[in-house]
Amino acid sequence: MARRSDKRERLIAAGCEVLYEQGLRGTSLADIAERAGVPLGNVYYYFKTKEDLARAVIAQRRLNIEARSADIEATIADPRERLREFIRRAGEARTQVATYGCPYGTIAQELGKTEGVLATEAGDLLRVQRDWVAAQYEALGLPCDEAKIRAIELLAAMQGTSLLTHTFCDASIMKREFERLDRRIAAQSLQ
Amino acid sequence: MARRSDKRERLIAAGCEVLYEQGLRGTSLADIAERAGVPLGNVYYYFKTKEDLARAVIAQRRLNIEARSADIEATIADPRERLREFIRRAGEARTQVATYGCPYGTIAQELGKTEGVLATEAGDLLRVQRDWVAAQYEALGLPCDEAKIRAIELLAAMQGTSLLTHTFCDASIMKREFERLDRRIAAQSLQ
DNA sequence: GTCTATACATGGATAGAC
DNA sequence: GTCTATCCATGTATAGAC
Repeated sequence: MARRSDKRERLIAAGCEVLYEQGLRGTSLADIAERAGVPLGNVYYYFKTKEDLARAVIAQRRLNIEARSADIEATIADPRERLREFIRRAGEARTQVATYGCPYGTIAQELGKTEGVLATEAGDLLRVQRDWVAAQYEALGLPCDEAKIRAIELLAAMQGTSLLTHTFCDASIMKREFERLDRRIAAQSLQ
Repeated sequence: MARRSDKRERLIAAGCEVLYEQGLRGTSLADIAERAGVPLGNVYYYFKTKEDLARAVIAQRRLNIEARSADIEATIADPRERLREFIRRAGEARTQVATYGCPYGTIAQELGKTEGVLATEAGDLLRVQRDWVAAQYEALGLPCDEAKIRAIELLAAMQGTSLLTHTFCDASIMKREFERLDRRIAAQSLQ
């Protein structure tokens, strides 16, 4: 119970990186242990199984997403400006995205194919973003249904752009398209 | 040389299915052999390695894409109507997409992360579609650069929608968004 | 709590009989 | 050309000393 070391945290942080870079099926526990500077056998003191570690990594990613949303909410009052900031921040990762894809979309896609249990939790990474975006559209006066539709439309544009940015290894695609999305939000009339 | 059986074709067809359903890393050669009704050891008579078989599967997918484009070109003369037909046909797969994702986007994403050699060939599945769509926009009078940008914008919307359709296991997302894309193309003025 | 050594399962690939 | 048996590497997981 009383743990003095930070190995668990290091393993999760290393897992975040390596799972993002190589996917779940493409990474061994030895990969993660090595990146974290922890001997392989010791991993099992902190996590019962590989799936367990993956779950912790996904939970951490989710915390990051929620922290970002909370930060935007705390610093920006206007829902429209919040959405623009959301797009702007996501767009900053374009170099990474060109190399490894979107950290949320790629894991949701990989785990959605086969991993029944993890699929839901990985999918939640996109679900919480959809819900947050929809909440901003609602705050702008759209009815609930319509807000949700617009949220999906925006996220789809972001995810699809990330996928092509990754596939074509070209960060300029993401720069251009995210700027377009930003302008669209800024100009959009919401009847 | 003179082969009487169709085992090679059966292996490729089975590979198309299983790789789509489970991803490359999630499928063993035994899975493919079983689906094709071929004993495991016999696979190696037709394909030197697993990567070799994967390459043949990707090449087959590419042929399918090119056949579809050729068919649309042969039956529809107006570039705008060709794009609408392209969207309509892709949208027909929405039930499958809800279960396994886009057959082209998911493989490009998975292989793009780590498989250096296969990554390019999988990426070509999206590249040829981008080029074909761009050619239609050019035929509509757009300059080459602008046509390419519009093509990426359209494919990004399709891919992102497919990803969310898959993640949320909800084919109605794809139905609604693809109809929206179709309407947008139909109405779009191209100055 | 930590780490080495190792058990055990899976899966790619090959040998060699037919 | 076909198929069985098997080799061997990798990777998850555990045993047990410290």
